[in-house]
Amino acid sequence: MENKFDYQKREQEIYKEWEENGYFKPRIDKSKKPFVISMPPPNVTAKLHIGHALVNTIQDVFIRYHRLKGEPTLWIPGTDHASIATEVKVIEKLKKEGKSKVTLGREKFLEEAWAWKEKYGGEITSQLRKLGCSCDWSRERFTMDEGCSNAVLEVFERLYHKGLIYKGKRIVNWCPCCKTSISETEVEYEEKDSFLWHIKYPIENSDEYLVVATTRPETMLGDTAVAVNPNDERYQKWVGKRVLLPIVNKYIPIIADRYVETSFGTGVVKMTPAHDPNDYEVGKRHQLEIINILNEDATLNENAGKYQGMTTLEAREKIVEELKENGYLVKVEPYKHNVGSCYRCHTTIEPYISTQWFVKMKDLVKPAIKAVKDGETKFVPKRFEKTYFNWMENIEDWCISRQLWWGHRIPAYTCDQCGEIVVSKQPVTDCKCGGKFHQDEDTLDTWFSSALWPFSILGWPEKTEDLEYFYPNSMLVTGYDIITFWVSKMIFSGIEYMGKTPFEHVFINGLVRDAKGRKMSKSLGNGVDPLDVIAEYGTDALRLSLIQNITPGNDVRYIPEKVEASRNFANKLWNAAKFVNMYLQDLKDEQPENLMPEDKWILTKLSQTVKEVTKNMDKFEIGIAVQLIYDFIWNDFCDLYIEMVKPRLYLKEGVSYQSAIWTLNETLVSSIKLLHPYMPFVTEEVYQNLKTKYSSIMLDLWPSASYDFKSEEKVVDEMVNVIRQIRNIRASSDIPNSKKVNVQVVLDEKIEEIFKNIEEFLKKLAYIEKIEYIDTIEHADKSFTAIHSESFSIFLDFSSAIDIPAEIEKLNKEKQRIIAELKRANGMLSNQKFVEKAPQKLIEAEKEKVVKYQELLQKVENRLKDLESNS
RNA sequence: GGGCGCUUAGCUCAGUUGGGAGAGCAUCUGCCUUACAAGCAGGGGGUCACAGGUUCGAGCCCUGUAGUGCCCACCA
Repeated sequence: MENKFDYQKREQEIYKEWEENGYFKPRIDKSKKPFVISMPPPNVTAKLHIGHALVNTIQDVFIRYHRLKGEPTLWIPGTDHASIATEVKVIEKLKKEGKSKVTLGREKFLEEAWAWKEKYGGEITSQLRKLGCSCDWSRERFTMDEGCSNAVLEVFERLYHKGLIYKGKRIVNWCPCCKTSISETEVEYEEKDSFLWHIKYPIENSDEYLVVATTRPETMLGDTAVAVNPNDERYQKWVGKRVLLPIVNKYIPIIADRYVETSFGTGVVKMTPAHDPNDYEVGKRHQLEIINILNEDATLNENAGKYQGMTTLEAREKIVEELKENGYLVKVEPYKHNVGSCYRCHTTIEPYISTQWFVKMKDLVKPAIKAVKDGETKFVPKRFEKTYFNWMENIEDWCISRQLWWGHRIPAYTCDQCGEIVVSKQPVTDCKCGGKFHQDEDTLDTWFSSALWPFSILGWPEKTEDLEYFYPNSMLVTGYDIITFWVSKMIFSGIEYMGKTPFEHVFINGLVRDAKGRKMSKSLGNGVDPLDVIAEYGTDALRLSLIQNITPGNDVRYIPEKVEASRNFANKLWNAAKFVNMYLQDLKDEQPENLMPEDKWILTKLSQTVKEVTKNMDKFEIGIAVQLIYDFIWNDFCDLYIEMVKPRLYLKEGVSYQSAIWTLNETLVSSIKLLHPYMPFVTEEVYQNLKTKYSSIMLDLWPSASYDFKSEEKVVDEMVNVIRQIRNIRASSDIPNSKKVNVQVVLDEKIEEIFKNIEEFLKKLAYIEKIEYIDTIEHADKSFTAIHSESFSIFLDFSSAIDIPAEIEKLNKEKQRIIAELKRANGMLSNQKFVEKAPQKLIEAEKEKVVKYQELLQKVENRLKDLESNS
């Protein structure tokens, strides 16, 4: 057997085996509650990045854990069409080929987009397989497949007929590059250096003028008023009069509105209802004219007169120049302000008035807020509920139409003669009036379909068996960055259409950052391809490194050394298994009757680990859970237990030998089952190489925690501690392990049997030649080095090798430590308030410590006396 | 402007109802001991950001300060 797990070869073979045997499909049992996760569908825009590796590893860990616990477990995979993101990518690709969206036409463009989806969707599913994700591929879905599309149309129709979808004119965030409106959540704000231009607006029939300050002077072409605060004494007299709009040379009214802040700028604001959301609202209140000055690509339109055709920036320059020449420019001051840009293409967004479709949110959101308040859906960690409430309680209507082709086309049809609008799942063509219906050109926001994901992928609106059994989902795993985008929408949708919130728990994971803590991004070039990591270290190593020591909701840093350490752990396990395997041909089916103390010790530790891991998994503390397993396997099992039983294994026969290999097998099998959710491949390979009843670890069950041998556990723990002290003395006194020593032992009769049964490993691990039992410590050889433990004392014959002055120094240190401990404990006990208020258990513990340390102090002092008299 | 985090060993991070500070990596020392040098044994290294407070007792709870990160809002 090799010294290393051949992950490059075996991981993919094992995965194939699992998939072909149908192990990822739920074993449906109507009497049991299923465990269900709907995978957040990755966008088909590109390959998966390391963040996807984290999210999907976490899901797979929970899925495998619950599957091992015998629950019917389902994880449904899928991908998202990601309308705007994909459309942008396809346009880029076409551009490289010298083609364009417009010349291609809608139909041909969609063919290109579907081809893109096939390519990247396929890459993504292949990557998920490489990550070891045990999702049910027979149920794989896509947000634009037939079923999901049907669900989308159904929802649109229902909401429309309920009066919750309406068409309206609104200022929307317009991306001139993608040529579509984008929702508020898709705008990224960034502080940029700019200027505040102060411009004179002369008052009609007067020599006076008002000064307005603006960051976008070009929008003055669309000004239809200037506004002041009604309480602003400086300007009250002018309200109702008109000012001359420079350049445009027309008169516009001076109005009063509360929106204007007296203290900012000059207290006078130009009103551009077509290009500023606030101005639009003011405009509605005062019935102002709305003049749109922009084309879809953010160049100026015919309303801009001589500036027509320029970009906003070009026009800005020219207009400022013209204002200056004509004496309208009062001053220009540098100014920092936030500029919104499209989160996909980072083009500066322009507020733009247009007709869009909206969903009324207020009523939909109410029960969704309640569901989280009532704990029907719980966020892990809880603090993210605040993000959710904050968003939901201040919700605005949702702009759902996008001027894109890639997506679900809005099922609304308008008659070209009478203008009647019909919303219908089924296409309509002929109007009663004799006219023809035309379908709305727009598609729906990509989140409109993903909002339905937890139930549309189970077959909704059909009443399928899957929907009946697997809804609601048990949990959702996702990043905190899309709580508002997505999680909130799924919750209100689930309640609206299914009558139940879609998941019991929302597990929020952090983002994966680079080693310096920066977000991974294309522009920084610090992204990590999970496939590269897998090729170098293996999937198991990547998975473990991503979740070891993480805590829900906190960011993770990707550090290559961590992956290396994880790979080393996989190797450690592999070699431990290899070692155990050398003896398993002699393993008998029945549990041997006589287990040795160290066997009982490791089995007890194992059971404690099982309990703790289970507890933490159920609390979603996967970082702690996996750390417990890691420590148990490496420290308790490999470094201690295996070393303890080696002498028995070398016997090759007998009761002691049998119980050793039985315990080794039992512990190893349980360990790999515990570890399997985190490192599925190496554990499966190890499992299949053992003498086990089943063909795959995936058909096995989570270990029970039935061992509890308290006495043995305590004595062996003490022994481990003493061995450590002996090794320490050897190391610091330069006594090689090859120089074996004789020892004398004094022990409580209560533990005599246990102690005598662990002689062998004590001898091996502490390099002891001969053990002599004596009755009291007074009879121990005075020249021997003493080590005292709670239930026994050991005296080692280092006489010829030990450096007596050094030994004295050390003992003095030890004495000081004990005195300090006694002082601390006595201090606590003499504190009356402590004795009154502290828990009884703690007080008893402190009292016991005092007794114990007094005994130890006695022993150390005696030893010091002996040494001093000898030197 | 509003909200939410974070600050613990040289580095990356754990620390679960408040009860003697932990891991991995790095570092130092000694080991090719027949599972594993991707390893074994041992060591060093921390005023738990700072200042107050509550408590018998605070890394943990409260208040404030500083640094740092994110989210929301956007006053032209």
